Amino acid sequence: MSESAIRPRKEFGKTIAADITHRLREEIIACSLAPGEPLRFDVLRERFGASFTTLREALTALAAEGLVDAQEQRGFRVAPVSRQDLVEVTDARVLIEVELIRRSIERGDDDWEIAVISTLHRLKRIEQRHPEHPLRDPEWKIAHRQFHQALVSACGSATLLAIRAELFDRAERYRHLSANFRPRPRDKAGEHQAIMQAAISRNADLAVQLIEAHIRSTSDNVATYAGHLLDAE
Amino acid sequence: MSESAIRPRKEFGKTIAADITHRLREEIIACSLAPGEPLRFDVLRERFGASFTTLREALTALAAEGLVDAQEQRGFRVAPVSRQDLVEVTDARVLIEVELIRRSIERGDDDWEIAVISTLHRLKRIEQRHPEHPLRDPEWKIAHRQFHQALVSACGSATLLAIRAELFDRAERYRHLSANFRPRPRDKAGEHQAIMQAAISRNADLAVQLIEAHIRSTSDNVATYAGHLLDAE
DNA sequence: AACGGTATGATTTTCGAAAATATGGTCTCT
DNA sequence: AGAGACCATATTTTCGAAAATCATACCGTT
Repeated sequence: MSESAIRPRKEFGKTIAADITHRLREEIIACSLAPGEPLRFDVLRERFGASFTTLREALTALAAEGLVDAQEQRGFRVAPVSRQDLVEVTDARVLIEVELIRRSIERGDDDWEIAVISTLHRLKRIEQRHPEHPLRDPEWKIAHRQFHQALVSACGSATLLAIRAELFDRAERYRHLSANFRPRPRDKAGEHQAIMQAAISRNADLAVQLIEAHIRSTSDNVATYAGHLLDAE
Repeated sequence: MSESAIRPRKEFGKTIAADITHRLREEIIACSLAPGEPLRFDVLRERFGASFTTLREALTALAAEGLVDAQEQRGFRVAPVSRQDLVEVTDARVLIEVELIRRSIERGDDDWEIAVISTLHRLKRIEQRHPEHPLRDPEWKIAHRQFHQALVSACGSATLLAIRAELFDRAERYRHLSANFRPRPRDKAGEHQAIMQAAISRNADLAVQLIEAHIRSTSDNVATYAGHLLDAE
């Protein structure tokens, strides 16, 4: 399997291209490169200090992930956002995440339980220390990602995990998009706690129900608070 | 090579990189580039008549699709095959294809019905003309792909269709792997006919059941007739 | 013989120049 | 004015040389 090829996320500094891919992905997800924004080589070259071809390789990889839009002979741009795309990403996430939660609850061993519990614990600690808006805190972002990753980590399918990871990234971009307009975060801490408990007590039906609600309510929130951005494209 | 010089420059897509990506994908799926085989630039350069960086871009794209394995600093190779990977691809295909069939049956309009019927008709015509082993006939391959594509085309999610297409490609490589060892093709024609009828008559439960059986029996066939190749890795 | 270091050749990775293509403006003709 | 042709500029895409890295064989020491 080529898992490491699909997500070179953690491996810094091996090749420049992989590093640039990683940094570009982060900036696109965080919307510091705005949706639809053209990605011109002169600009990228200055910003990332790499040559044409290296940048091109990174952009090609991100295009395959759906974060970049390649317009042949007319360069690249950050993938645009839309209500339709948000709906598709949300639906696909529910379909896959629900299945993976079931499999993880079915197959998870002691190490899986420990991973779920400890990643949630870290997430809650960070939320206690920084009670302000969490999505702007990179530490919270990482912990949040790791908790959800831990939940499905025992599913046994690297293939589906890779697909899930791509969809998670695309969804996180939408969360960032709405973060600046949302008045106050809803009680995610309680939701995460409930999901953890359902998973650990092997209550698959409940866990599935909670995860689906979690994903859909996040998506609804985005549509509510960033709706004006989704139509403007 | 003289062939690449004669070949029109824009067979698929306008850029050379996109063209190479396409040709490489075809060769990997058809196993004319064997699983696990190292992809050295000297060889590829001669074979495809493109430069290092163009080839690199193509290989990076295919790595994101799971057909190529990128080993940082040590080049690329065709993604290896294994029983585990076959199981994962099969499971993921069932999960997604079943959902997409349901949605297509729910939402498909007249054009969808026409597409399903006509792609199946073409497939059957080809099978009549060439009664020998179909997987070696590129015409059959294309028609087969288009029939299955038509079945899910009305699902309404470009996101899920893209994921489905990747999984279909990965599965087709396994089918090719076993094609040389399978004594005689089973009656796929009948299966396709039944699936079409279930879909057109909007019998979602039946269509889903037939599709799942279709996918799994193909996978079982591969495991049976190409098992020795899967363990050898 | 076993081990570790190192020189050497093979291969990948990166770079900026050069070619190919798109974009935008100007001119001409109807 | 509007449409089309044409040129100049901006931008992307491709190329092969050069740098970086890996694999291997060799050598000396223990």
